[in-house]
Amino acid sequence: MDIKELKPRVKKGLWKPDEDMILKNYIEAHGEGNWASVSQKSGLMRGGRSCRLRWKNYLRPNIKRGRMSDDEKDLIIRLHKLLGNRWSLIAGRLPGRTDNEVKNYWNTHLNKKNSQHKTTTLGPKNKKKPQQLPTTQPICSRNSENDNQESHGRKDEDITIKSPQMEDTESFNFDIEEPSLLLSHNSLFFYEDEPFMPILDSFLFSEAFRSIGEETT
DNA sequence: AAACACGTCAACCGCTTGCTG
DNA sequence: CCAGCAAGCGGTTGACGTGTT
Repeated sequence: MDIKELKPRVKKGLWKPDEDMILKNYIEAHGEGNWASVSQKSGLMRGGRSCRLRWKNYLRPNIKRGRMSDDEKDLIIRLHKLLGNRWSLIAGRLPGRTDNEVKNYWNTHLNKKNSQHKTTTLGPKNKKKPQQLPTTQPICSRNSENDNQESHGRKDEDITIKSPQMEDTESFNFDIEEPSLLLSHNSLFFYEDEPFMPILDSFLFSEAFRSIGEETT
């Protein structure tokens, strides 16, 4: 007998409005947390992780849906330059937006846009769905010795200076390999030539730095 | 009108981290 | 210190909608 058959069947796929209602009502009544029991006690035939994701990404109050504003686009681009694919950190700076939404938006809109000038030179064959980028690393240089907690499973013990998509971001006039952008002695980086610096507000900048600093300590 | 190609995004999966006993 | 579990994160997949031929 297959052990899987002993497990309660877990429903997958898109959530239906009635399932949303059940989950929302349950969490409003009992609060977040302990997602395994949420899925059981609410009567939803969903896994705990699925419930958590649905709540976090769609049902939670104050979730902002719909098109990204120009400000938000701009912020995503700049934060991505600072933080790399740290979607949760980036989303944390965009009120009402979720990491999943930011990630999707980057992959479908901004990432494509950034590499557009390249694809146009490659001919019509490249009209096909753009390749998902390989796992990308934050562009900051790091000391590998004090960074092993950071990897978050990305098996990136080796220090990555330049993330793959950065090769597609010539439009930003950005080159991490330029010596002045890197502090030689530690994990932080410095944008002397950051073209968007006048726009980047100090709060955001300090917050971004703080995030990186926390990770490297 | 039908078939196909492509774009978008919700959801899942694998993995790591953090907490608890 | 260690094991087990829940939560969180980022990458990837696949369904669906829309545009094009």
